[in-house]
Amino acid sequence: MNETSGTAAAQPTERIPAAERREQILAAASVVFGERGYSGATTDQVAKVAGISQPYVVRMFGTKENLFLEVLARALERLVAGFRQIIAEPREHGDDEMELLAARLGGAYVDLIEDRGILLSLMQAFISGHNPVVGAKARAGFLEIYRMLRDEAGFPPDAIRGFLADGMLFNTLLAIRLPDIFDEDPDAEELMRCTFRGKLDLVLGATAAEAAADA
Amino acid sequence: MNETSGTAAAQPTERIPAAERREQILAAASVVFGERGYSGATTDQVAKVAGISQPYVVRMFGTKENLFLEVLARALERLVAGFRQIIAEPREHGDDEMELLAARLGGAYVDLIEDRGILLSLMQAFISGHNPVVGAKARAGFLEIYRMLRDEAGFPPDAIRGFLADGMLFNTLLAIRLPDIFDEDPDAEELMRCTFRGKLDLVLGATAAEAAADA
DNA sequence: CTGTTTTGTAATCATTCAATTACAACATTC
DNA sequence: GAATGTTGTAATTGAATGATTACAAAACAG
Repeated sequence: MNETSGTAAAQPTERIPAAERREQILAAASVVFGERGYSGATTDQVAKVAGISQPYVVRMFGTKENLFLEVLARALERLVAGFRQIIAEPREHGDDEMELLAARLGGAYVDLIEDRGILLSLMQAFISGHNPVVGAKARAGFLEIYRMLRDEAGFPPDAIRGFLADGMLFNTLLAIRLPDIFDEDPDAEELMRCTFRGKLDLVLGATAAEAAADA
Repeated sequence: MNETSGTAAAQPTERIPAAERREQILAAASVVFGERGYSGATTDQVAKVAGISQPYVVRMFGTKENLFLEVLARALERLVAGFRQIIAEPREHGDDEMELLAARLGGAYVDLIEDRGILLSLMQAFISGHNPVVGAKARAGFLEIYRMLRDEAGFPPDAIRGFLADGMLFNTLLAIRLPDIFDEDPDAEELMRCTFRGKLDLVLGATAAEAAADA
């Protein structure tokens, strides 16, 4: 027993450097925004998940909108950085060079959106086209990825379209939680299998791990 | 002058049969939910767009959630009915039979999601996987489309994946309003062109028409 | 014409929630 | 060991909003 006197009462919130606390809040916010959407999420829910008080969340980021923008920016950064790293990796030349690169990028993308916070923050941004600030970030982010595939990866137009389209279908099937009904409807698994193909084990592994963590 | 005594005051809201009023409210709700999202939309905004009072909206549908579910159900109905009709149409057999059918279905889909209310209601549903009611409708709807493509259209797995993936990319690019920045960033148009190809004029026509209507 | 149903609103309530204020405890510096 | 800065919360506030209530006017039935 090293601080509270006896009962396991909620410990009086450790003092933690602001920079670190900031990261905790962003992690919490990613989860909460992902689950409830921008408008549906409350600063209080974020605070509870982060284990601190609601006013602290607000003071750290000024407004709820700023907090969301920061979450979104982080997600985009991780996506762009991940892609750029893979593109920069040395690769042997050959007929299937592009296919192989696309497969690697696809794998990295699935890895990323296994994090539901990231997946749903991105999708939240997509449907916020009407919001001047969020919408602009979404458009800019999408175009940055496009340019990366075109200029750095050297993909031809059809490969770009195919890659982006597959990504958006991944997004959707994971967002609607299709794996949740695998045992109610075998078509659900069939659709997932036909969509993710080799990557399916990757997805299902993560889903199973999440379920285990929840329990 | 046929009803108000003199000034052009807001006319005292015509009496209209409930069934018809219901349709007006649903149309208004589709727009508002599409713009602001489920949580972001208010029953008052819907009421204003529909030209009636807020309590009437609530009384007609019981709750805001019911209203959204009805909007979503309508969107899914239109989508399913549209696809089924095209699949049922007689078509000449040949090597490119499937490609032609896919192109027709794709065109119908683009037609449908030009209605931003429908597009964004669907996307709202996609990111509501956590919500038991909305999430279930989204999963069921997606699987219905899948089965239709597999059983009624006779698409092989890869064609299904490609078709659905393209659709999800259409969704995203329209949702983020990529055409809005055509003159700021030429890559925006390039990406739209590489995604929609032949269908682009269709999309842009609608976008231009909307802009004209706004002005 | 009288009574009933349908279509509608004004007023208001109860909640929720982002944001503010005021304050306390801990840490650091000089 | 005071003074200053940092990390945190409790309490509150003001606005927004879904829902309810109570009422009014039009339409209609007999």
